[in-house]
Amino acid sequence: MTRTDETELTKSEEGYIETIYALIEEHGFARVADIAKTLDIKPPSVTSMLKRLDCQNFVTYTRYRGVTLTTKGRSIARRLGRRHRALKDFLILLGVPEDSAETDACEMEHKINPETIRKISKFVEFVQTAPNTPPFLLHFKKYEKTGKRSGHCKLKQKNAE
Amino acid sequence: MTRTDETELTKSEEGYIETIYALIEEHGFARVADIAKTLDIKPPSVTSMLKRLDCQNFVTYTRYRGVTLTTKGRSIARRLGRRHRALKDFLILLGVPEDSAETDACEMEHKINPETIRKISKFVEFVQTAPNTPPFLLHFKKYEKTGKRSGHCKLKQKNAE
DNA sequence: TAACAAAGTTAAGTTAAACTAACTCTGGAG
DNA sequence: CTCCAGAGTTAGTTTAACTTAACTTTGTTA
Repeated sequence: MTRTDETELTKSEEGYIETIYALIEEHGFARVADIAKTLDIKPPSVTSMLKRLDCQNFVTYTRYRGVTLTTKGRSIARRLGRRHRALKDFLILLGVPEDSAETDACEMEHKINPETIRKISKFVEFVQTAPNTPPFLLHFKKYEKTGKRSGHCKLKQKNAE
Repeated sequence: MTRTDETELTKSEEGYIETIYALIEEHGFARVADIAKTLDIKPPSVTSMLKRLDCQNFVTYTRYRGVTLTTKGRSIARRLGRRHRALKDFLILLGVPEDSAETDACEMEHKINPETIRKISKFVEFVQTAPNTPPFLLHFKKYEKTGKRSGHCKLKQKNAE
């Protein structure tokens, strides 16, 4: 149960690992040009990062031939993927449009306390496993649009300011 | 109504502006040493950033004499402050402890879509202006601890998997 | 099978953001 | 007034992450 895995990744390294994982999932391989396009950078940046990730044993990289993830790299990628999905789902839950949710999750997912991520995940799970759309979400959406709060369940509203 | 203000700030510049604002609020002035201590960096880094922020007209900086925020700088600082508070309050709402909420908000607040921030703010407001602690929050906390969902308001729970 | 286009790489340079070591101001005590 | 401790600054490096320009490989096709 010992975490051998006290790995300190930069934001940028995390982005590469996630991208490589996603491309392999989708196409079976990750080409330099595709990584570059996905991350909106130029190919030489990819090459130099691949060398770094290889040195750190996150990927196996051979010049001109390609990249694969190591076991270590794959396990990190999966963890990052869960993190990303938690944040994205959460934002969607609040009504953030899918494409904003995607890019915002990318920005948020780096360096955030794992326990915080866990709480957000849990909240998403709480909502998603509910038998129906929870009333408070509907109430929130109404509040956002109209500014009006729908009283419900006969709560006494006397403590309101 | 024209936004003259298409200002592109780096994450780091934002941090300095926020810190300077907070220190001035608290002490009436912002010393290099205090900025350095707050951001956990060394004084020479502060000096060079102050020059940059002065060039961009966010602060007025005179060697050996001190820094003040310009009108532009102050308005940005206040916007950043609101952003920070929204995120922090939101995390606290989910049950993240105050000090984690503080540091995580710092990480999250940079580069996130303003509309996303606005939605999060609105959600916090929605909860905070409620006449009582909203039931779903209590339910969520229970769910987090026990894994059990408290049925309420006589919802039919038949659609559950 | 030769050659060529596209994919990938190397080399050299840029920018942001930090650092250390060595310097200069500034204001207060004697 | 002088001088000196501590606050602030300059100069010179470092590292991460990117760039452009020029080169090398590879596989495909005529």
